[in-house]
Amino acid sequence: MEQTARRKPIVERVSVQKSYDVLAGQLRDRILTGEIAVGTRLPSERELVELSGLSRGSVREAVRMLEVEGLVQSRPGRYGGIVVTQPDKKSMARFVGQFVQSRRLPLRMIQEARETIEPALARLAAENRSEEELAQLRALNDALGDPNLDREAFARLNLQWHSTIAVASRNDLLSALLYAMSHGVFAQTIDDAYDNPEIRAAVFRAHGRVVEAIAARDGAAAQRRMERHVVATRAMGRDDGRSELSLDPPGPD
Amino acid sequence: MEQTARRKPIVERVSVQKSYDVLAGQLRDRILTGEIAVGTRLPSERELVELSGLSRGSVREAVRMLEVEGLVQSRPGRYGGIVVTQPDKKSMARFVGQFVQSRRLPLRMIQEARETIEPALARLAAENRSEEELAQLRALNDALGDPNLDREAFARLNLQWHSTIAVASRNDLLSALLYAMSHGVFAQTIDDAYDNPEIRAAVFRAHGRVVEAIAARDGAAAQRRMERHVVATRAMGRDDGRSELSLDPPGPD
DNA sequence: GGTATCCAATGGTTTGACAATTAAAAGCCC
DNA sequence: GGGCTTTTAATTGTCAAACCATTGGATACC
Repeated sequence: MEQTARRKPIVERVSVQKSYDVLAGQLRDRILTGEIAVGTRLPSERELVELSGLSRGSVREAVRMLEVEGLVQSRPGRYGGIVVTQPDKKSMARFVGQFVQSRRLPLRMIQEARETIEPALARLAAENRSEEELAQLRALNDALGDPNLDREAFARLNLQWHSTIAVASRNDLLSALLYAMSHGVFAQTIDDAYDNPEIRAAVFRAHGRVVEAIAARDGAAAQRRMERHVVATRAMGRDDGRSELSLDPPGPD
Repeated sequence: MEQTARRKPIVERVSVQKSYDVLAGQLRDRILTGEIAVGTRLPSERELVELSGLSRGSVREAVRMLEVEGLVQSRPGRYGGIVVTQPDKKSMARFVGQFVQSRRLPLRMIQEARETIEPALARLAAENRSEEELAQLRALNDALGDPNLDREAFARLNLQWHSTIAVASRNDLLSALLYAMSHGVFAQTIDDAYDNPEIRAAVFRAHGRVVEAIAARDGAAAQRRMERHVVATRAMGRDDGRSELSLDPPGPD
């Protein structure tokens, strides 16, 4: 076999660096390394023009890139400007949603992802939850047991319960991914009718079992029970899994 | 309780739509719905200027946004232009990497995510693999058993094995997420020395057990064994988990 | 003290020009 | 005809200089 077989070619594909790309790269690096802290105001566009030696157009294109990446936010007006931000779970959801939508990934794949991630979050929540979070989970599910809830209130409480588990897991990455599965993917899903008391009762009981395991810090049980819940929920005509999606997130952020 | 308690406010926050944002939104919609097919050439910047009535600068900012989102690619030159693309796993990896890096998420969280996703992929692979993929997995692991491999070759084959499992899972979303965990996150990881024959042998055996389960279409076993493998691999000083990271992807794409 | 107005700094947008890049097409030599 | 060099046209890249729109503090007024 030749030495050159399946080796890196002599030269990488030469790609001319566009000026806006270079500037965006510089700023991105200094933001990601933390050299420029979140909340900091970057120099104004006109100052960046001076500092970089580029034209305003190029500077603006660089800023636009960083803005799409969720690394800065820019607002007009005096005391406006370009401030450094962190990409949040919503931008993650947007991105994942576009990935799924543009590739026409079937719902099955998103369901599988959710059925993978959410039980893992339950396990981690069992291992890491605080007493406050445990109490909150119990309170939320208690509220969920009220048969007089209207449909929207039920869905909101349900979503808050799942969201609390994500927080308690102490894993922001998996939490953000779950959020993306739940929110970023179904743009135009029909808000299908589901208000079956039996289903509600089943959800209530399933949540209760998961909370028990979390209370006992039994990660394996929490994971197992959550998986059964999520899978069952899908089998019941996607009520739980889909009706959440047209809702707003529970709290701020 | 008042009717207005915790309800949506009367007006949403009014945010003035910037012109480039509107144009980007229009194009994004028509790309995501498939109205504009992947591979299609969009009108040139100057044509977009005419069509939209905006200035060239605004048009360029819109295009820049879509480019960052991975929805288009633009190249200069005659027969260049703006062509519609699909966001790929690399752009997913970039985005997730920035999310992790900008938030200073500890390595622990990425590891947990990997230990969640990869076993799930093994389970799905067991359920969905083709005969060819099974053969490929066997061949790759056989090659991995060769004690004369240099370090880089071992790592490359190892990576290909994991990658083949991802393909066999038939879940492009989870596959892309695993890829992001493996590639998007560790920018400046040291290529730590690991060339321990014992570790290699352990990896070889663990892979073998996973492949057996996949051959038997035993999803639960595949998942369990893969989880043990991934966790063990981390415990061994992250050899397996990290040394992959400085490598290139195995094949095209 | 409250209200209305002003004002200055910022991003948003336009216009028009020229440079750089690219790959096909044409020309040229043998 | 075959293999080069050169030309050429369409495209993005870049610059410059204005002016508009937005924002929220500062100021003036009552």
